[in-house]
Amino acid sequence: MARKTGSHSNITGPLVQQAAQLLFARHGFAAVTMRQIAAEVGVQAGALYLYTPDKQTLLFNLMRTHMDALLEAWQARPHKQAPQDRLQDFSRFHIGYHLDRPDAVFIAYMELRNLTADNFARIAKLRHAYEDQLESILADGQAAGDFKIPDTRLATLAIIAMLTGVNTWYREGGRLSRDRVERIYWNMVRRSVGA
Amino acid sequence: MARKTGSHSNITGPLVQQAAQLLFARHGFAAVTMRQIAAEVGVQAGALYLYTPDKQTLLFNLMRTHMDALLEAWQARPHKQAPQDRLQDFSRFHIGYHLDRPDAVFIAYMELRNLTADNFARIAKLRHAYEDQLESILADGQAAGDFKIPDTRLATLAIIAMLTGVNTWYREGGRLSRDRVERIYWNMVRRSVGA
DNA sequence: GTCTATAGAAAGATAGAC
DNA sequence: GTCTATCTTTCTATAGAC
Repeated sequence: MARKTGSHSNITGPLVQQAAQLLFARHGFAAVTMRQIAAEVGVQAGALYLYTPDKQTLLFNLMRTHMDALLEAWQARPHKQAPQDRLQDFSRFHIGYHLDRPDAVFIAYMELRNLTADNFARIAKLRHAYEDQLESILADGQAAGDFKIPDTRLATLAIIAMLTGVNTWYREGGRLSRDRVERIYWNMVRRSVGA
Repeated sequence: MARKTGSHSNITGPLVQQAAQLLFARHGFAAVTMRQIAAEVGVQAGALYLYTPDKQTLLFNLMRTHMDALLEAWQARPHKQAPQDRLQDFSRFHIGYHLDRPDAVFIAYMELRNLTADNFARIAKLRHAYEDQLESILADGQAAGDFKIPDTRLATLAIIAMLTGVNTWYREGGRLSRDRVERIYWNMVRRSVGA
């Protein structure tokens, strides 16, 4: 009531990102139209261009925001010392964080090929930085004699693929609790590196 | 020269499938136009409709053909007896078969959401049948006391996700040979199930 | 900040000549 | 079997009223 003219910039902007994230995850970037996004937000198509210069930038910002937040969330956690503890932390963190954000995760994995070359390079760099977090744990554990890994880079990619795979089938309220899923995966990870 | 009028039905048909597979894998189903496919084949857009009723059927047939061939290829192999040998066979077969067909695999994983509900159900059924092949190996090994698996269904999905992940990074002529990759992955799989 | 209206391009699919 | 031509729809993005 005391609010000025119709200024919703701080509200509508995030709503646009939210709507785009939902629709891109459900139907794919190329299949979603600006009109669908506008309808989801409750504005007209033209109004979207107040919040993004174009559709490509909308996609890129979703992916960059997600990858930045992922890295930051991992690095903000208290660091353990023993490689085995760090590996357990990473495994459970990865599953939990990804299960909490299925849409953002899905987009980050599926829509890479719809980025321009420049934008792709920037996202790939962020992804690599995250993979390096796990790889350094494996390398430290290998050096300490805790793990038996023939190739740390390959093991890194194998473990991340396995953990991320949870998102393709896990449903809240399903047969297995989240904690149980995390524990089973952690045990598979642990055994797979010979710990 | 001795050939009749301009009848290329047997040649052009497969070429259309091939071109669609290449372009769908590279740019995504929704982003590829019928005109692009036609250009790749070397015909006009209208001519494509001699070989497919519509774009959706083109996608569905690619996925169905791939899944059928995958199942058949696995079942055509000689069956070993011991669960551990069967698991090794499956692991190496899965990696090798998938690395040989990166485009078909990519489409089968990425374009599920672009199928109509009916078509999706049919592909999901084929995928499930393939997963069941691995799950029965794990169940047999568990029953025989060879493996230690808390949940065979979960282990099935985790292993398939890990193995399929190879396709996202492996490049022919890269740092690791195919045989070495297969062996390393097999060892991780073996250890992850406690064998 | 949001709307209506529209420019301009391109899509999927079809018709009919050859 | 392939072509050209085209129907009809829909798209991204912009312009200008309010």
